[in-house]
Amino acid sequence: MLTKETVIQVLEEIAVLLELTGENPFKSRAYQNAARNLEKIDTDLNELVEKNKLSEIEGIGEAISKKLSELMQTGKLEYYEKLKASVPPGHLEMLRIPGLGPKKIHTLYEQLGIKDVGELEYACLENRLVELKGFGKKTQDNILAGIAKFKVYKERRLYAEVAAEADVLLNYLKKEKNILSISIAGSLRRGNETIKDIDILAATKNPEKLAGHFTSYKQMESVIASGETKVSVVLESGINADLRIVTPDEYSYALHHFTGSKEHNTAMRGRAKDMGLKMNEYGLFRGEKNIKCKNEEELFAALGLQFIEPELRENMGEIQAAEKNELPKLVEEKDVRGIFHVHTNFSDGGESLENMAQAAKKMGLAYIGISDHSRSAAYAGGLKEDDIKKQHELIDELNKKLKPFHIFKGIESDILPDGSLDYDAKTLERFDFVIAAVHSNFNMSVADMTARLTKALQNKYTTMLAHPTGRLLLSREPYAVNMEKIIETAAKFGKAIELNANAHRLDLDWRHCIYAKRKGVKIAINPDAHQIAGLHDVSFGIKIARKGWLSKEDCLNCMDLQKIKEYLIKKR
DNA sequence: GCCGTTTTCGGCCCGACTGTTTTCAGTCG
Repeated sequence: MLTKETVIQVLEEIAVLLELTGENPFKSRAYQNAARNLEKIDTDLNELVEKNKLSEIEGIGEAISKKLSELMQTGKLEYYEKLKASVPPGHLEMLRIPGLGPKKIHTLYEQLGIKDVGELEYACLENRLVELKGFGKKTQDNILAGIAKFKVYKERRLYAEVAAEADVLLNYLKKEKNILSISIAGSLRRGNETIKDIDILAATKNPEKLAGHFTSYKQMESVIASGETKVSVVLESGINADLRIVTPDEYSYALHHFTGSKEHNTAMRGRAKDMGLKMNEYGLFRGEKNIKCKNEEELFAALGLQFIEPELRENMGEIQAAEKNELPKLVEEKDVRGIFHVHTNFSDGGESLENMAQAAKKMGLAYIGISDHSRSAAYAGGLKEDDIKKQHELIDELNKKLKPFHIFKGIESDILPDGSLDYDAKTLERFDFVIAAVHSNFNMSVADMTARLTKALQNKYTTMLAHPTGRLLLSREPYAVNMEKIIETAAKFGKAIELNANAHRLDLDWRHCIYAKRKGVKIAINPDAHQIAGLHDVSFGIKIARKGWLSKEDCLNCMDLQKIKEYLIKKR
């Protein structure tokens, strides 16, 4: 049985393949539209196929409905298979190189026969791109720089993707009866924004049996190594997964060791040494004698330290703070009271305002802050004055209906190149909160971009600054900006900064959260949700907030409804 | 490929930026 997700994936891939074949771009968009509209419906697809009602879905007409029927009924789609066969597989990867789009890839294929990134790099080094029409020296240089970045990105993946995969694997491993303890370790346990591989640690008295259980995992590509203490495999998704197997007595020390980071471990070993101890993955020793620690808490205690949460183990001062018993109580998911930065189908969101609000209410939240795009974001269907009026009337109505749940009226206002906000003061005044965000003109100098953002922060209507560096993890570099200066400006004018919780952004970077906390700047953990599912991205933001040393007191959306109402009024 | 309709084919989001060109194509958000 095919899931809706699989069907959507096929449609999206067809859209990309069509672009690469040089088809009419609108045809490609039609498939994208169909995929997006499928995401929105909750009717059972099989039922729709049986009753021949697929084409009742918006964006699905005769052709796509026929293809979906074939896919659902046979599990295969001939059109898709043929299309895939007509495009070199390497072209999909080439699309990830910044500055390379379908047209250029097509030209490179036609003129130079380039099929993948490797061939492309070679052709650049041979200076062969400069000859092509529409290309030149600059283009070739940019592509080479893009390839260098691509190689780095390729080795890593987003936390969200790896975490989901690791969860499934961990649940499978737990079925082995001889396991006494098991945990995710490594950068995944520390909650880093991008991850190279999955590290799992387990304690058992029967290593052979556990290793065998692991290598029988179905969603696996190949086994790299399989011994009594370490098994390495490549999963079907291409992610590497290592299982470390230790004895029950070694578990606490090994868990700490394999959680890292390397820098944290080095500092910890140094501390142990200063205390006349020796520390490694097998134990904590005074001379030959192992100091018994049942768990990590006891291990830290043996070194005179408060327990250090895994997210903090980056050697950024956590050991010194733990020594003085000064570690913060880190924010948790259950501390969240509401959610800001939510889009609806008034602009580029995929869901109605009411459905988004209902979903947030169902999550047990007390409030939601709606912020669709402002008028300058034409590509995202930014709100015109008339739309704002309509939206506000709807919110007033819903606020009566959903009481005591509350919807705040907001806007994600573009920060124009000169640092001013979209809309005039009279319009801005009508919102409960304003999220200021950069969506265009990324390529400014550090000085100009910093001036642009600080000006936006000084605007009396700005409540918070969204995704402050504009980065997209593993695909777009942050724009050049002096973040310390931005944080200082936010502190001075009493503005909040967003920690965008979308797995692709996680921006503000956690390293800067620490500085923001020190300066007393409130952080809003915002999902930037465009769908109901997106509301749950807040959990990724929480993980990063914890890495950034934040407590619930530091987070804007951990305030209860009464407090946040007062806060927003005071900031007006 | 979908949609709406001026029921048979044209419009589909659009503006900025970059690097090519010398008026524009491709990419991006």
